[in-house]
Amino acid sequence: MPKLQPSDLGEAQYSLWFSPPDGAESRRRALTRDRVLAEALAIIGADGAGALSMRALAARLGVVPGALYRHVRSKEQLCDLAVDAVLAEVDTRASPARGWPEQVRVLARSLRGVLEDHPGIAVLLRTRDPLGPNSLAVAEAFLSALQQAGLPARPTAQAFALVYDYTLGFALSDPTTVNEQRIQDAGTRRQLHAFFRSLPADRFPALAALGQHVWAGNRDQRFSAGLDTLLAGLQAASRLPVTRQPGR
Amino acid sequence: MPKLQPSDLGEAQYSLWFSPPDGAESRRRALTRDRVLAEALAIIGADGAGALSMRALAARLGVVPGALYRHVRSKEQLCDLAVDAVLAEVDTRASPARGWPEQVRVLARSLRGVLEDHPGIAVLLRTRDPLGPNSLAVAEAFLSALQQAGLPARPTAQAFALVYDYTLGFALSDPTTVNEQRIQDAGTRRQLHAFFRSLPADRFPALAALGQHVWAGNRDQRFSAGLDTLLAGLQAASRLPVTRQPGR
DNA sequence: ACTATACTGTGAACAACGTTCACGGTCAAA
DNA sequence: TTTGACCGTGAACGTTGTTCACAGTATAGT
Repeated sequence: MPKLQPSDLGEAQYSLWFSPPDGAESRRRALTRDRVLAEALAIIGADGAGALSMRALAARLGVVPGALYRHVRSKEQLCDLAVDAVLAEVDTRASPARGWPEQVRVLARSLRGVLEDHPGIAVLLRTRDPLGPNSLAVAEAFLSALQQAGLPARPTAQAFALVYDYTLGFALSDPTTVNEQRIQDAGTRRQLHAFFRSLPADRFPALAALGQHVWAGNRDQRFSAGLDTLLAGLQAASRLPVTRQPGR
Repeated sequence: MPKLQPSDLGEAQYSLWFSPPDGAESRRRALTRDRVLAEALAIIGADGAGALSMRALAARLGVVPGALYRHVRSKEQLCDLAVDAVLAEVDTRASPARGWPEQVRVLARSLRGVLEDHPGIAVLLRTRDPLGPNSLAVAEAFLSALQQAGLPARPTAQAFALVYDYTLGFALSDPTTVNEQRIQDAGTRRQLHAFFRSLPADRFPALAALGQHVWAGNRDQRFSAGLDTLLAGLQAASRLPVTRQPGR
């Protein structure tokens, strides 16, 4: 019989407090794919995708790194699962009352909100190809809204890519993306303004005048404004249903 | 006196063959920041930004990894330098004859071409903030073209962000971005089509119908089409110079 | 009720990564 | 000729993702 160590006692008592009842879940497998995924999302949400390492994840789960590979094939797959889990939060219910531009607007806003609630996810979305079920649901929602514009198949698909890429790109340029530096508080903000004011006005006249407006401003309003001009372009195209080759 | 080893002899003779003439350049410092940068760009161009490691770079330069740090402060700085070096290839000369939409078109096309000529650079541009001289020159060119639309300062800056983000996002979704998988040859292409055809038409009707158009098609034409609708939206905005708050 | 089997976490190891640092050797100036 | 600044070497540290034989437990089969 092995000696009972203090840590064993503490562990046994602690785990006895809440876990044992259901029995079927916790007698052995303390680890589940869901628990691994949830903890990975917690890390990404707290410190960005760059802070997600298998070892840190295993430590937070009180487990040795190699154990994770019983539930996840690789870190790549973990990231794919995390992306799809986050995309499940996007509200893809159609709002059939309003017209298609408003539907697209609502969808894009929801997508952006979800992506910025989980910093570091957008960069994964750009890196990997989105083929999970929830990712497909988002694509389906956008496409079915855009279909109502009455455009041919290919322009409709391209319009989706346009809106989707815009939203992703915008979320990706979020200054709070702790991922790789770039966190931009009020201090670095003022520093940036000073930088733009300091550059030679004869070589960079437009930048000196407009630079502070490029990276500044209310992000909500910036997103909506960009989305509106994008939708304006799409609406203009939808009014000329005959697609002439844009000429090269 | 140290023993002369065969490798020493070979080295001496070999380097005597071509390098000595100018003298001032090669007597000792075989390594230069420029040589490091050039080799880094070669690696990125050949195998993507993910394949750029200090050790591989050092090996290609016939040097020990630590030697690189005499010419570059860190890998981060190396990436910044690489990005700026690539952006120097963008043709930022203004073409004053045509109107501003055409100028923006030309600029965006040049930027996309350069980015896709150097796979793996776009992802670095998204990760780091572009403050190098050549990056600033690109921004300046876009802004000075967009200024001719006659919009107020903030919408002009937002229009720049829109066009810039679109171009970056498009280049970023290049299938040949060997960076992290995703290389998409004819085989995986057919596989993708089969995947879209295989998914249940009752749950994903729009995706089943349009999926193959989303990731397919002539990239040049796709880019131009998206850019055109984007510019159409901007032109529409430029015709209503009074900016009413877009409502929230 | 006992055995066999499948499953799962452990511990150690491997290869590769970015980065640092004392040590010499080489060049240019004094 | 001596001094001093520069620069590549070699080795090391700490980190990363991943693999694998091993041992323990829970479940299924008899």
